[in-house]
Amino acid sequence: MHEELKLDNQICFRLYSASRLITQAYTPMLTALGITYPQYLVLMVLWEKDNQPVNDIARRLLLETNTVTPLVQRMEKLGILSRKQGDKDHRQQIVSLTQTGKSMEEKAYELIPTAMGDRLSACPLQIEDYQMLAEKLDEIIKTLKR
Amino acid sequence: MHEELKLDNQICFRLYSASRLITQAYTPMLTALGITYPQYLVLMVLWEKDNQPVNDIARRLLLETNTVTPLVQRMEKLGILSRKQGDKDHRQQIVSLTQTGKSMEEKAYELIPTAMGDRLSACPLQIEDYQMLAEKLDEIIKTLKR
DNA sequence: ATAATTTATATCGCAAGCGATATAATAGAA
DNA sequence: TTCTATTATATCGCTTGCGATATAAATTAT
Repeated sequence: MHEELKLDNQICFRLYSASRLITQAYTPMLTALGITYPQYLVLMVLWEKDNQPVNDIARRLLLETNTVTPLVQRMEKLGILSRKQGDKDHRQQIVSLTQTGKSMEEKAYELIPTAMGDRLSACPLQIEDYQMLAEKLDEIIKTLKR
Repeated sequence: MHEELKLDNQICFRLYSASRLITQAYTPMLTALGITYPQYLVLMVLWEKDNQPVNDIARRLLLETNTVTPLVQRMEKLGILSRKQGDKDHRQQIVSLTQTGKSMEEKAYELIPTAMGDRLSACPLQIEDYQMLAEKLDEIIKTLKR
């Protein structure tokens, strides 16, 4: 048995598990809003800056456009956002929040931070721990992205 | 704009991105072995302890059995493992490695650790950083699991 | 300007994940 | 023992995520 191949020695398995578990922790609040976690990510991108082409959203989320295109199509069907062809570049589809999509920001703000705080209150990590975690994860992301 | 809803302040988005990027980094080696990343996780579980019921594999990977069942069915079709009904408990399906599945451990050992080392060599994190990362992630996982 | 290349979306196919539900086998209660 | 509840798998339906490919628009090269 090679030590390197033990599950408990894999940083990747920890990331994979932690990511899935945190997504699961978000699910009840997101279900109340009628969206999924990746849809919530798209909303966060658009709340920061509305009217972005599919490509910019994909780059921001480190996703491929063949993931984001169907994602925003589903969100359009839900009435959360709209798409229209770009003026300068006709290849682009500019994604814009509808009034519904915009109004979801306040609801998310009321629901999510407190609920996630409660959910993680049993976790012994301190602010500095999350800060450190964020820094290390950013290094890994920077190294592997593109 | 609420600070709490900014993408850059989300630990969950970092976990989600880092997890996907690391999985992507594994992909070339796993493709050479003819498997996917979740299939590799199942193999690691079985290399540590062969002949386990679906349920034990699922619990070890923090996955639901409705994810693991189709996963091992696909791996059975690939000739990597076999399934047979449990002796004591007839509801169980005991999953066992075939010779092919067992022999993949050496190939994985030759391919993966060095390649991943190379891939992460550009990352400025030290052994202690990964150690710390692992501890913090374990706390998050422990808090959120079940 | 015309041709070749690149870029922005989109579509297709397949493997995960997971909620909901079904089924058979086991365990526990009356 | 017989009825009920729990447990182990499995199936279904839907959303992701992504490699491969297609198409149209824009850019670059000749």
